[in-house]
Amino acid sequence: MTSIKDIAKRAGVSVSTVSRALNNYQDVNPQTREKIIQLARELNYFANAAAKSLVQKRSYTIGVFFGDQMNSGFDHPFFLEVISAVREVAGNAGYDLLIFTNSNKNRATYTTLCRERGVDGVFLILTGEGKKKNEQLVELQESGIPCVAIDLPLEGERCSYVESNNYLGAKKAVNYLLGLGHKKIAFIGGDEIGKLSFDRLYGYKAGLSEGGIEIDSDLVNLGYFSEEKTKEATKTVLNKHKDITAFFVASDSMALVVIETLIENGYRVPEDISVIGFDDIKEASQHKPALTTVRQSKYVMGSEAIHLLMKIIDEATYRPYPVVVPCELIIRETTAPCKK
Amino acid sequence: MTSIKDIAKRAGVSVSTVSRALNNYQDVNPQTREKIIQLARELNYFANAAAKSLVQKRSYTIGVFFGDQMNSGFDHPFFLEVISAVREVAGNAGYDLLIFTNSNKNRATYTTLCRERGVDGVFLILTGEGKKKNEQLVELQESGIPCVAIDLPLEGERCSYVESNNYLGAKKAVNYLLGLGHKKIAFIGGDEIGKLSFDRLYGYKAGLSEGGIEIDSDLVNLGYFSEEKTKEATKTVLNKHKDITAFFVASDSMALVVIETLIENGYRVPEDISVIGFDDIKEASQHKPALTTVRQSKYVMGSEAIHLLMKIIDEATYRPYPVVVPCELIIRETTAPCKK
DNA sequence: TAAATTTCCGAAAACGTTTTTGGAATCTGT
DNA sequence: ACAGATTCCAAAAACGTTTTCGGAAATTTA
Repeated sequence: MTSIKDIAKRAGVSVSTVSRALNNYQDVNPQTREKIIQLARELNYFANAAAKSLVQKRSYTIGVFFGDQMNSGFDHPFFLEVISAVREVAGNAGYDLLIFTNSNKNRATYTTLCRERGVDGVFLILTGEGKKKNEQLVELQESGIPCVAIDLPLEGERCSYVESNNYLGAKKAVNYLLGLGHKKIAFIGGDEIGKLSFDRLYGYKAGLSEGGIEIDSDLVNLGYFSEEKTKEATKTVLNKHKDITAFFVASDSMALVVIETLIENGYRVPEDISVIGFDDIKEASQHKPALTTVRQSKYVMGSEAIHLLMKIIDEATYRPYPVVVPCELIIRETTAPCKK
Repeated sequence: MTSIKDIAKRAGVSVSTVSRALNNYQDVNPQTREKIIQLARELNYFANAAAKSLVQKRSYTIGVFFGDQMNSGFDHPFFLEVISAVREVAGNAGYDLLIFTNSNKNRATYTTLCRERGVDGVFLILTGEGKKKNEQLVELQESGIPCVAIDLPLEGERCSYVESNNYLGAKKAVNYLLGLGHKKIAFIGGDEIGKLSFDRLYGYKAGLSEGGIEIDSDLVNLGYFSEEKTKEATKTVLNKHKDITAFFVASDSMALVVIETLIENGYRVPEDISVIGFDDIKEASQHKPALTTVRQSKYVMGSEAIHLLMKIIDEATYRPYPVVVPCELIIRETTAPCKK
């Protein structure tokens, strides 16, 4: 490994001059600089990031936590697309991404892990269980480490989050169903702990209310983003309400299960019952019939999140606020006018 | 940030003693050690990774390159599952993952990027264009940096790769088709540059030969893993050979396109024509009808790859060899006995 | 031409660790 | 009680940078 010393020796100057030359300081003779740059190229020199970060206290690295604390894997519903955006824009700004593996050997917290690695900021994209606000999250929030989360209401001096407009998205779905003439609309929600689940439920209720429909709490059931629970919830609704004509489901993956269950029970989609999902995952458009759904702009979310994070990193005085990304209703084949 | 110095001061010992105490050296008095550990806990101390890696020349970080050089994104067909395995086993061994963003600002190569960040090893999972062996790959291969790739035949002192047994997998598919009585079996391949594509083609040919069927090069077409090209290739076959009864396709995503095209042209799957894919991506099982395919064990591939990499890192004398993971034929609904 | 200014560069400290070396203190055996 | 062995620890160098400070040389100004 060729170091700054090697260059200094060859160029006949001091290491400090080499450093200044390579970092575009102004107080260095153009010819000297040229010689040094030339030498650096020849010797295939690249600065040692560890040494740099040691003195600068800047690593040009963004830490990423995802999945839950149990290290269960890359199972966020749209982890891929979000992280892809993050990677792209962070990359253009000169950052690399450090994926924490949560090695369970040492029981370090988010905060200590970040400090240990010296990341400039941290990006959180957690699933289910991770979303319970726990001490670790609070610690991180108060640590002063710049941090941005997806779908997880973090707020602090240097903390913020990005989410979809789940409330309005849900309302759009319900409005559309109402416009098709549906009156008995069941809701299969997520869980009781996530803000996201709450907002979608709230949007559902608001949509119905504004449409002049009374809310029947029997029509609201939770699927917990799990296949079995969703199936169960669907059956519960079906048994109690033979006259149901539409389902609004809080995630596409659950919506697909709902459709499956419906078909197993002899219903046709959308002829007998309409179904709307949420997320617009890949499978939604590939499914037969293609799923009508509320699309989350995953790329936009990722991009907004990382821009936000970089702003927090760069501007010491910036006081961040949450970013709410609009949703779009994507009409496909699982919705039809109500016949009853 | 509390450093080793703070602890030393408080404990009334030297920094070297603190370091030795914390790193389980034997020549330190049990009581001293206890006091130091206690203090470290109280002060919430964690070692600065940069400083550590500077002196140790070990970062406990594994670099990850994925996508092509154009920074096109996380588009490897099963990036997620492989990287999930990598993360899990690397995490248990104490490594974090550094995702290189290929910031195109500086035109650094794989090798310099790795040296700069001081990663202990590097993991490559590239798509299409990245697979052309280029100078960067050669440089990396010869750099002495431990490195393991997926589906990319890297070989060197400290380099290796993991792949599926594409040859045998393809043969299994053809054998199965032959067993169902099919004699006219078309092949939609990938491209001309990947070893993977070559092996699958070779397996197809071997399968036919062993079954006593003459190979008709008209039946072999490439889809280049693209929707349009695949559609085109399918139509070409269909036009020339009205009597075709089965397609073996080199990837699931292409197989799905083939099926779509078949249906558009009035064929039924599997009643008129059987189709077998390759990969077993998520959509394969969810498709109606569910796709018969050759499954690649993605988790196993990732796990084997990272184990291999860690072995190369740890054992200076270890001369690595490629790991070939078996494929499994998953019989679903797109294959049926030949009626002709 | 002397003084003032500017241009350019080197020395050295600092970042937070690990690791080598040597030595003081204690312990062991005789 | 003395030599030798053992136990424990401190000092210091090293890793590869950046950055501050000051100063010599060159240039400008008066």
